[in-house]
Amino acid sequence: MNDNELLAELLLPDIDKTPDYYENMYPKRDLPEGAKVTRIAPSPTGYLHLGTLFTSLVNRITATTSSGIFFTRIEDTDKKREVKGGIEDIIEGLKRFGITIDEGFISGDKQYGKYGPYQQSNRAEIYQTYVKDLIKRGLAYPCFCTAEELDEVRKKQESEKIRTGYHGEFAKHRNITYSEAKALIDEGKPFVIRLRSSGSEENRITFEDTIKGKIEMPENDEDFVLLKSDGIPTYHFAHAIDDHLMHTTHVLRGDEWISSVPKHIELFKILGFKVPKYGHVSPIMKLDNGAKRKISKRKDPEAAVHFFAEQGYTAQSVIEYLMTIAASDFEDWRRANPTEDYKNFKFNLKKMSVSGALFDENKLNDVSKIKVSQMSSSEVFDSLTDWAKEFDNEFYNILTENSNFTKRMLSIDRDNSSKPRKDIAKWSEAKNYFAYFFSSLYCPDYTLPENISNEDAKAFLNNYKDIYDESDDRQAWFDKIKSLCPSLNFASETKEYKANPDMYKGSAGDLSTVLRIAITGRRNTPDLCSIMQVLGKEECIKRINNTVNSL
RNA sequence: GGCCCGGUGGUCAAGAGGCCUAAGACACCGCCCUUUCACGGCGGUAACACGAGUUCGAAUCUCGUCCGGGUCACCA
Repeated sequence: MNDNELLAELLLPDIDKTPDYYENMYPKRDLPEGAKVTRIAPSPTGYLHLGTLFTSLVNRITATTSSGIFFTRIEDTDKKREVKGGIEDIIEGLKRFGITIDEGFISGDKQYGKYGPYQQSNRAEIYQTYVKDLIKRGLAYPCFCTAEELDEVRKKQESEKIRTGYHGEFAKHRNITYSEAKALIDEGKPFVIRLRSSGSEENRITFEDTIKGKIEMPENDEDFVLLKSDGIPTYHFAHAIDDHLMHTTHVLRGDEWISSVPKHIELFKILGFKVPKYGHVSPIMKLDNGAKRKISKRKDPEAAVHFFAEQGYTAQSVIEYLMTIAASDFEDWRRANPTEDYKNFKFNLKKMSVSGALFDENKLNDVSKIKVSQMSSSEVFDSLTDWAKEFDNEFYNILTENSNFTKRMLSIDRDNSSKPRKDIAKWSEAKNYFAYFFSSLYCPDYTLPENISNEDAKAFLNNYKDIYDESDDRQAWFDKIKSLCPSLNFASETKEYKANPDMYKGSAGDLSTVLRIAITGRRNTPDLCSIMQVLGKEECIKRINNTVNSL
């Protein structure tokens, strides 16, 4: 055995397999030509983040449009930052948003697929096998520097304005010999395994980012850490090994990774792996005191996907909005295909924005209103009550006390309507929006429009309640309002009123407003005729009387 | 600070040297339609960061400046 082989045995004595073993174990995928294999590799350090959802969506739809595979892999190599229930929150979150998972973690504790395990903490032996091989080949070595030593070096570099990092002359253990290493290990000194980089700052590498285009950077020359002192790999190394063994074709990830690409490329090269295609997606930003910045888990409630559920945005609405950010041509497609599943959209990474989009609540609301307006009343009922059950129990009880009534309420201007209302963006708005349907929530405002006197309103209401007939259709209903116009000197036709505004006190429209105020306590509601039918004659008359008494 | 990436209306964006007097969407404003609200229709306000070059011609190519973002860990 030569020194490198001796060193490898010394450092990783328990590893008895070789890379070939794993190469054979995870053969090439049997997929049609052009199929893209993508993945999301979250670390369970918190809750599902908007950015993770966004990246997942991009990965998912890239796989879908190419008849490929989208899998999940848990990057739990940082045990210190791990959060309990983190895996579950992320996976279940993705599922709730309709991001289907072909392979990997398909629930908080279940994984599926032939390329596993899909959790890095269970792959230690695989990583170590490859590291051992690298050591034998003289491409990796142990480093015994302590955190303090490293810190000192960095400070020195900073004060001397030298590029920081473990490279060149600063790579203290780069040329460590077998016997030196053995002595240190015999002393019980902890160590990490570093790459013996053969790169140089002077050399440039270029790669074609599938989203950002051509990118040129200095080659990596840092002897970065492959294996931490606990034997677990760093992200960089795990990425190379896993995405090779799992045959990922497209690594689509947040663009904070761009600066690490030279490291990754070097790794793939020395390991003899084919470099995957990289695509770096820009972060979703937020305006903070006039400055654009990446949406932050800590500061921004909308960073956690949970926020949207709480607000009562449907999963579909959020996805739809994300799609408008992800693909500049999505909205055009949507206009041409208003009801088609977004999954049928021909997604193209090239159409992604290279700079980060500001999160736009207005746009989300608009997109969401359209989605909600396309739902049937029973879909709305289910979604709304599901939401209320979780986030507003009082409202849930009100809604479900008489489901039939609630469903009839929800179908106004909706089912069979040629022009459904675009009025609700999120369920948290619904309580106030529908308040006048429920006596416990009803809180009327009887303020009349300026051009109508209390006397006229009372006279109209008193006459109207005698002729109101629940069975009238919309035309008959309105004709009755019109029939009361002449005696009060209101124009029964809007056109007539507009032509001679001085001759009348107002129009039939104004009297309708009076009725609307009497029935709903507000001036802005859906079709009044339907509302009155849902409320029932008795309730309507009662409300009219109450109004007359309080005017 | 080094290294990357970016900069078209308030926001998202189209735009690949002449089709740009710069599209579309959201938001905002006005008008029309209308029993209210909405929907819909029509219209409006509003942008190529700045400066040099290259060119007959630049939002588009080059350079510089400025501004914004990302990254420089035994975190991902």
